[in-house]
Amino acid sequence: MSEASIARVLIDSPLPQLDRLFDYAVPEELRQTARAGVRVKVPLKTLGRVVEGWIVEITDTVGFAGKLSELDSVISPFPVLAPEVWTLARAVADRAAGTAADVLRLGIPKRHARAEKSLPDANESPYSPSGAPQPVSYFDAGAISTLLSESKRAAMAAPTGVVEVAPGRWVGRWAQTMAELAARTLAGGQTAILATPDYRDQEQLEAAVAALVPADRTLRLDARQSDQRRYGNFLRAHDGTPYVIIGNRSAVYAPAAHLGLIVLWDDGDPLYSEHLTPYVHTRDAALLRQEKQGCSLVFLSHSRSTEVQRLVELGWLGAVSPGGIRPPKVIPTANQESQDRLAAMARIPSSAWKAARAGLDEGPVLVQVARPGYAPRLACADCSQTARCTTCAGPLAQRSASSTPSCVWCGALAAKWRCRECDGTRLRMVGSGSARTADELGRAFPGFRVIIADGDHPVTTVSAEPSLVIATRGAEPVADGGYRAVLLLDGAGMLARESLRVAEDCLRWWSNAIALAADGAPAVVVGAGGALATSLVTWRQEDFARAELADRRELRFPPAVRVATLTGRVALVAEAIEKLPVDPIDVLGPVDLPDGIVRTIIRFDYKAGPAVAEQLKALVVAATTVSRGSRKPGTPRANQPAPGLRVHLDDLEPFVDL
DNA sequence: AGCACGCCGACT
DNA sequence: GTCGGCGTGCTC
Repeated sequence: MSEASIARVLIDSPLPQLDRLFDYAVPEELRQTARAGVRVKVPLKTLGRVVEGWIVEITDTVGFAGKLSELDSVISPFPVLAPEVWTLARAVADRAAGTAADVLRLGIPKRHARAEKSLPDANESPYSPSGAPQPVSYFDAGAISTLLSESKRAAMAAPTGVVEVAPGRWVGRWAQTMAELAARTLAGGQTAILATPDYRDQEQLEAAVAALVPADRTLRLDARQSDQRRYGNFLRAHDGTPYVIIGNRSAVYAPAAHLGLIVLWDDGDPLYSEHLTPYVHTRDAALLRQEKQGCSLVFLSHSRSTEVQRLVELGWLGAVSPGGIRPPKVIPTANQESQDRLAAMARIPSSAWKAARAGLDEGPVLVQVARPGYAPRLACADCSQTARCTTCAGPLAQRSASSTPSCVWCGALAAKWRCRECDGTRLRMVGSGSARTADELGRAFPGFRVIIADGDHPVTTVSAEPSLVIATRGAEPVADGGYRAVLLLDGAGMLARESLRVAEDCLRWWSNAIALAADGAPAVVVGAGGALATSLVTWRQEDFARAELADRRELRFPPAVRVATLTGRVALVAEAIEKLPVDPIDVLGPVDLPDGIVRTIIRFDYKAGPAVAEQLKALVVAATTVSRGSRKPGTPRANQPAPGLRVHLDDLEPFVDL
C-alpha cells in the first residue's frame, strides 16, 4: 500500500500569484496530524521564509515536476477548512476575480487554542433526527415540501405582522418562518444556515429558533461573541451532526457537509455587501453554494430586490407567497398639512393624524422618519440660504431642541453665526429629525409616552402600552402585539436622494416598517405616490421589482448587466480593456483619479462573466510584476501611483450616487 | 511580498 | 577581468 504523503496546500496570502495549490512532501513525523483541512506552516521559495496555509488534499500523486519541500509544521490538528467550504471559496473567488484565501478569511475565524481544549465531545449528545416534517405557518404544505425535498430555490414573500414566540417575546413573523424552515430541515437530519443583515434581526431570529430548536442544536457564528465562543461554535459545526447555524453575512461560508437549506432574510439590505476584498455579495455566495451542494435556498423578504426579481424572471428562482394572512392596510397620503391645529403643529396630514389618534387608544404607534437628530438642516431666516459653518463651510444642523447649532462636518458650534449672503444672524430650522418629530408629536398628543429609536438611542422592543415610537428607518423596535398604527412621514425626503437604488430601498424600508403593524392596523404613507405607493397598497412588491428591473434593462444598469470597475495606471487599464475575452456591452471612462490613476467601468453580459473574471484575474497577476518595473528608483513609495491593476466586479458604488 | 537570477556600467 | 546595479520572474 502506497502511503499518501503529498499535501496540496493553499497558501494564506492575498497575493493573486499564489492563489493556487502547492505540493509539499509530508515528513514522517507529521503523517498523523497532516490531514486535509488543517492549518499548516510551509516554506516558500527559500528556506527561512515560512508562510501559513491550509491542506486542501492529501494525495500520493505529485502534480509538480520540481523538487518538493517538506511541510514545516501543523498549526492545529483541527480540520478548519471543510472540503465544501474550499469548493465554495474557490468558486466565489473565481466569480469575483479574487483569491480563495481572501474569501476564506471571511469564513474561518481566528484560532483560539482554549476553545480547542474545551470542545464538547459530539458523541456525548448524539443527535437523532425526529423525521416528522414540521409545518411552516402560512405556507402551503405542498409548496414547502417541494421546495425543501427537491432542492429548489425560491424567492419567498414573508408573512407580515408579529408573533409571540415565547411568553412576552414578540418577533416579526418572518423570523418564525425562517425558524420553522430550519426546524424542519433539522428534523430531516440536515443543517440549515440562516443569515440576517444585522444584530437586531439576528436577535429576533434567535428567539424564534430557540422556541423550536434545542439550544445544543443551534450555533451562532457571528463576530459579536467572544473569539473563544465563536471559534468553539465554528469547530462544532464540523462534527458531522446537523445544526441550525445563525449568523450575519459570513454565515454562508459556515462548514456544513450535510447542508439542507440556506435562508437569507432581506437580501436587499446593503449590509450583505461584503466590504472586504473580493467584495462578494452574500446573495451571490449563497447562490454558488446552492449549486455546489444542491441544498435548498430561500430569499425571504417583504419586498423583492431587483437581483432576486431577475432570477425569478429567469426561472432560476421560484416564487412562494404566504396564504391565510391579510395584507397590511396601507393608506397613501399626499404631503399636505392638516387643517387640524394640533396636527398642523406636527406637520402631518389629517389622515395620518386620525390613524395615530385612533391607534393610541389601543397601543403603541410607530412613526418612521428619515433622519435622526432635531433639525437635519438649518437655513438663514432672512434669505433662506442654507446655513454654513463659518470656519469650514459645512452645513449646520441642530441635535436637540435646546442645543446650539453645530457644523455637521467639523463639529464647530455656530454660536455667533452670521449669514455669508445677507449678513443675517437668525437661523431657521429646515426639516425634522427624529427628536424634533418626537417633540412635536409629544405636544400634539399630550400624556402619551414618546420613545425615540435611532442609531444613538437603540431600542429593540416596546411594550403593548400606548406610546409614540419615533424611529429612523431600519431602527424600528418590535412592539408587543404589533403597532396599532404605522406612520411613514418622510416619504418624499427619502425618495429625493439620487441613487440607483433609492426607490428599491424606500420600498424595502417602508415594507419592513409596515410589517411591524398588528393585523388590521393602518399604515399611512405620507408623500409617496405612483408605482411605489401602489405596490404597497396591493402589497405586491414584486410588481414594483418587475418594473424597476425593466428600467434597469433599458439603462443597462445592474443587475440587468454585470459591471467591473478597473482602477490603475492608464496603460494597464487600457491593456485590460483591449484584452477582454469578449466584447463588453460598453466601456465607461476612463475617469482621472489622483496620482495618475484612472478608473474605467465595463458593463458585460452575465454569460460573459466567467471568461471576464478569469481574464481580469490573469491581468491582475501580470500587473503586479509589470507595475514594479515602472517604479522610478529613488522616489519615495508614497508618491508613486498605486501599483498594478485593481479589479472590482459587481461594484455598485459608481451607481449609488448618480 | 520577498528573494534569486541575470545582464550591463565603474572599479581594483 | 569582477562587483553590484535593479529589471524580471518565481514561489511546491
